[in-house]
Amino acid sequence: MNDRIAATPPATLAELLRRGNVFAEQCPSREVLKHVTSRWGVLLLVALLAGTQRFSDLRRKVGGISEKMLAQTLQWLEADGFVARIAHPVVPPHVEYSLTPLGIEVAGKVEVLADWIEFNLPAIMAARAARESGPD
Amino acid sequence: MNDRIAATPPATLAELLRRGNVFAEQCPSREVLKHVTSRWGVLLLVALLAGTQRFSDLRRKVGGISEKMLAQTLQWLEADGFVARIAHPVVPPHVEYSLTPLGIEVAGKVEVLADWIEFNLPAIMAARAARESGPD
DNA sequence: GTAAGTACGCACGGAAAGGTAAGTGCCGAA
DNA sequence: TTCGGCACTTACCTTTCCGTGCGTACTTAC
Repeated sequence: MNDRIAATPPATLAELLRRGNVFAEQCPSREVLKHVTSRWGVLLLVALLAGTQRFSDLRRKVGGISEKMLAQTLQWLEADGFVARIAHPVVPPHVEYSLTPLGIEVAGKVEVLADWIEFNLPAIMAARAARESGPD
Repeated sequence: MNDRIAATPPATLAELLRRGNVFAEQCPSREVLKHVTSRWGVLLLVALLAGTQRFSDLRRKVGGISEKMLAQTLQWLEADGFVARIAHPVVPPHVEYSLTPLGIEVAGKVEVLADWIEFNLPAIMAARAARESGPD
């Protein structure tokens, strides 16, 4: 039983290559995963679920992020096709960021994870405390 | 509409503190999130969904991970209460790692995310290619 | 006239992540 | 008898992350 990963069942090899396997180094899915699960990637995706926002809106909303990392992370996510960037060529720059359909999907998954952690924080902290005080 | 984050609705402040808010620096949920979404944390959690495994089993399964990072990441996850470590005091060391009930839950969420990325890799790569060749 | 805001890019530097190699103590296999 | 495996730990060093500060081109506000 339970060798779900080891035995990734007969799926035509071609299927395996097409689909991507996170357990294999070299697989581009590792890259995408890195962007999505990066410190600021998670926060930005969830923040963008609230709808289209401007650069400095995001900067204020996320709190703690530097302009450099905001720009860089947005570029990663844009390159992966998760974020759409619309620049209005006006005099004080005006750029709007939003999630693409693909981005809405990942952001959803990420939000579920983040929400779970937030909600279960008490239980996690309790487990940690129990370990520190007396695991016997 | 959609100011879901900005307006985290009236939840008694105490509730807010208890539950944790990823958008706030200083919140311990950031720490947990860091462990769970770390490069190897993701892989290990998903790998452990396959059941109890030994140190070197995990080392081989994940592939690319060094012993140092394997040990360290397992310690993080253990401290957060996601992984249970059982050491049999036998002559050649025998240690088994498995997910706790809490761990099974997070790992589930993480797996959903990883699976989504693997499955949608083609679409992501396509989006990337489109951007490179001719975004027009 | 000066300050502030907008959306970045660039360069510097410290901190952290993470790989490599070696050591540990004991055993079974070649 | 030397080698390799188990489950780590430690030291060292490279790579990457990421914050800080400065510059931009222009406008509105004071």
